[in-house]
Amino acid sequence: MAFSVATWNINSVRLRIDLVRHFLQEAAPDVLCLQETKCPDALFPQKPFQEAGYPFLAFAGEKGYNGVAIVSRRPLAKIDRSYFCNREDCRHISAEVTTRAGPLTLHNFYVPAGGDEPDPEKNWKFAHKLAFVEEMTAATERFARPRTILVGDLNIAPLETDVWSHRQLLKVVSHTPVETEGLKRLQAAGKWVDVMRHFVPPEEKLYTWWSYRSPNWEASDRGRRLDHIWASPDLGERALSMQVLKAARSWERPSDHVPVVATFAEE
DNA sequence: ATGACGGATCTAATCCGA
Repeated sequence: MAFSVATWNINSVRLRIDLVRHFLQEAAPDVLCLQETKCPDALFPQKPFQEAGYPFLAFAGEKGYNGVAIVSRRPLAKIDRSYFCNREDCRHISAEVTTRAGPLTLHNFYVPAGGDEPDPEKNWKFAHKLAFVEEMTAATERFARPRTILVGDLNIAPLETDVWSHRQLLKVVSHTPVETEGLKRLQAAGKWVDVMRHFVPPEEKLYTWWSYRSPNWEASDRGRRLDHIWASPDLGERALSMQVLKAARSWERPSDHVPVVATFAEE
């Protein structure tokens, strides 16, 4: 038996609830982690998930911005949230999922985008993003434990092949050296296995996001890998497969991010 | 040629994403 987890920046869970249902039916992951739900908790669409066979829900949202959720067909326990940079802005939620091999901890993150100007002196959003990743690194002991999976929209494309043009994006927020180095420090601090790159060699391009502004996103293919699935070393060894659902970018009124799914051996 | 878009909100124009 295998355990599968998906991550997807949905860019409004209410607007795209039908796309989410379609995805759940098609990919049937055990757990789906959503970011940018843009939905206050009182308005979270619980019923559609229950009807789709995913009755176990954990969500933390706010009006208009941010928001994370864990949607599961297996029971969730120890639902928890963490705050970073002294803000209660719904960028993290975690839960324990029961598997045949015992409980497994899931962390779902939405790292700040960082604004336009990659200068923390001039742009507080960029400073916030760098501080957020630093705080995640400092909190290693809290997050990096055995039987743990960390997923989410980390809003940083760490490798040269995680963007359509390394050279042209060096000064573009999401791929600047100060960001990619920060993310690599975070990964090293937690000994996290980059599950996507476990299956796709670093020489190969790999994206999860294509801008809405490109009129022909597929032909121009100017993507970035902003979404990630990381696993603790013990689980990294048990990774069985990984899939980027690029087709979802062509669905009707799509998110600009596509789902990523990984499966792990359960025993 | 990183915007030619798209979502949410105090429905009109503004903020935000990355």
